[in-house]
Amino acid sequence: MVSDKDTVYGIIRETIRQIPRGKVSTYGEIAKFSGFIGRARMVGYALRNSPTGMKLPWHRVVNSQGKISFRRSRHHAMQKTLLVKEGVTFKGEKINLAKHRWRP
DNA sequence: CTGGTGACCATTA
DNA sequence: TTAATGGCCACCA
Repeated sequence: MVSDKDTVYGIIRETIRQIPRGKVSTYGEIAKFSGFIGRARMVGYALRNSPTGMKLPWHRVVNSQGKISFRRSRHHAMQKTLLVKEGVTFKGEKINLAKHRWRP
């Protein structure tokens, strides 16, 4: 069955799916582009609930500071690796958002 | 219902 | 630069 919330998460995932290779976006921006201003946390929640089979470019979503939102974990290391492999440049722990920020 | 938690954010100190 | 704070809201005990 399909509820309104499923739709909300679906829209968020659709937006994330549009992020091209080598580009990144932030939780707040994704929420905004999806029509949910101020609901950045919902983006994180939607991703957390998305199984790997969803094949979303989850690694292209970082926080507003250009940093990875995971604390020490495999995900943190993997995300950075995947991004670097796509050509995203890091300045220490931060991504150069001015250069890689994506907009729809 | 209440309170705690969280892949967040902007502001303030 | 890091921390604390208040705001946001779905989910869970």
